[in-house]
Amino acid sequence: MTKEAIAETLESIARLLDLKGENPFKIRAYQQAARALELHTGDLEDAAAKGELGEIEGVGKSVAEKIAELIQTGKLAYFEELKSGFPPGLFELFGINGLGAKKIKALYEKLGVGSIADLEVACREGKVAELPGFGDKTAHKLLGAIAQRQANAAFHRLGDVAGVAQRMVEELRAHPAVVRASEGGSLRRRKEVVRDLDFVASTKDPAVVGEFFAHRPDVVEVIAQGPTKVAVRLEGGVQCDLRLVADAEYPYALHHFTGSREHHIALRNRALERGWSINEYRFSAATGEGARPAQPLPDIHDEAELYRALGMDYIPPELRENTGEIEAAAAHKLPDLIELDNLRGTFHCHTNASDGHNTLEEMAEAARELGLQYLGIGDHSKSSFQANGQDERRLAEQGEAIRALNARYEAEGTRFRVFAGVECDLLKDGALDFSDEVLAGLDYVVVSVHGSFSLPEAEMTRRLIRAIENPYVTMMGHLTGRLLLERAGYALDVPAVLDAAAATGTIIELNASPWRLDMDWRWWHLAQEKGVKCAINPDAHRTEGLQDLWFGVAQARKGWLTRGDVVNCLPLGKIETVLGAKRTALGK
DNA sequence: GCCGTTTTCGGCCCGACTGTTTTCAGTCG
Repeated sequence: MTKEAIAETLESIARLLDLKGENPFKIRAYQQAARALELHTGDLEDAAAKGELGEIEGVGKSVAEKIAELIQTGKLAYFEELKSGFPPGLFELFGINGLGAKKIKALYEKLGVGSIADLEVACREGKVAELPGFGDKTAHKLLGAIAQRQANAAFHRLGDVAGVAQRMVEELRAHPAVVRASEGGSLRRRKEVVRDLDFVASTKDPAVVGEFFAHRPDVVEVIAQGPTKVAVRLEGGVQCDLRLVADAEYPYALHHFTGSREHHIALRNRALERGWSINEYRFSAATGEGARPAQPLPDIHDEAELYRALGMDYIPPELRENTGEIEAAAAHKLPDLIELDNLRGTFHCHTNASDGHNTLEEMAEAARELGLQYLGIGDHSKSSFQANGQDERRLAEQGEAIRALNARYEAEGTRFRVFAGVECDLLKDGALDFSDEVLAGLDYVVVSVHGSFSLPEAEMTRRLIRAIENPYVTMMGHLTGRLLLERAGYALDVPAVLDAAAATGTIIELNASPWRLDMDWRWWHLAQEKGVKCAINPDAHRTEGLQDLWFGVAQARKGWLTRGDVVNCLPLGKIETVLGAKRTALGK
């Protein structure tokens, strides 16, 4: 049973307990345990075998026993019993905006509503509006939410919303009544997918700014509009929330609405140690039983000062997931995160020799215009016939063209180089699409899986490790093959693959395409600890695709990576050594 | 159900908005 499946089971238990009206803190305990598992990078089966599950923060004796039962038997008696009390369709009702456990419980007990389809019928027949605590407006909103859910998935890829979000921030900042403005929420933390877009602005005239926001031309629905909060829906379905505060409150509000929730809770506890309570507006002296005597309240003008007041270094938004950043900031040991302009080049780009849109020269020029010193071409290999993969002959011809282009740059005195490479298919059994002799003629090789996605985890892991052990394989492309919001990655033992990469000096790609962002940011901190190097590659299929490096850098930052962890921060003259390191070590 | 310099009991983050109420419950973030 996978870690994700176990976490999902715990989430489901939390929902069922909620429906039963259980103690909210018990519910939260299951949710926290599920989240702890999602962030856990160790081997669960191993921990279960050693009886160490309870050592995971947020997993106690009871949950540890349940996880062990799931791992050993693939089932959990407690969960099965809970489930038997409710119809299976009840779960999907949690996906409807405006419905929580209490309302779902009432709908189920009073009207027998056990699915979204039931709910729609009950709303249309007027039964929902008659329930105590419900009304006409609620019934209407639920119908709207059902339609909304059917029209749009609950999440949006970061790449699909980053542009509009940036424009909205710029417009807010340009508004005369706005003092400061920023994006917030998971968008500011650069999560790979976001549910809605959060914005925070400071102003002396919240009503005017709120009106401005609610009347943007691309707004199709005003969901809520109060004196401090406006929520709208844009064309395309994405919801945008704007919080309006006085400028003195801005650092607190920005921080609060950037989250994450878990980061916040941990930070509040630090404030309490100083006798302070923190909310989205200010620090205040903590009150209540057992509150410590408050230290003098600090004067805060920005987020950096807020962290400083709590004895910590400034924590970049990408790190605010409560995965160790609080402790690191308190110990002044936060990593110096990579920045976009640290990149000196990039790899894994396509040309019209396979399935790209632009020529070799056009891709190289686009990379030069971005200020890069080198570009690695990696067109598809012959087995990817659907992507016009190149055979040995065409690959050799492309190599000639690249040598000619490099010669021209040299003659012109242009300090720019194109590296000849390939995105070599990894065949089902772990063999490569080209012989070692062919690969030896290239500057670098990126290996990717483009077929046979459904192998069992152990077999898939062996398949990748076999490629990693090949001395000519420089880096592994989009490691899990996921397509965000479309296709989950294939089953893979990522830590085992990272171990193999570390042992052989094989680079792992951080594929910067907003559809992939693969390997996932949650694994990079572990990779860093194991000494695995990263290459941030755009997998560009046209010149504009090079811009996706921005997303890759954002994910690398989320994964705690520094410029020292990312090989394409190395300048021309040094990167060649890294590309050849595996062959050199093995005497090839 | 978890956790512990408040350690085996008693806390556990907290404010805004909506709709249904006539003082508040539910949901959301």
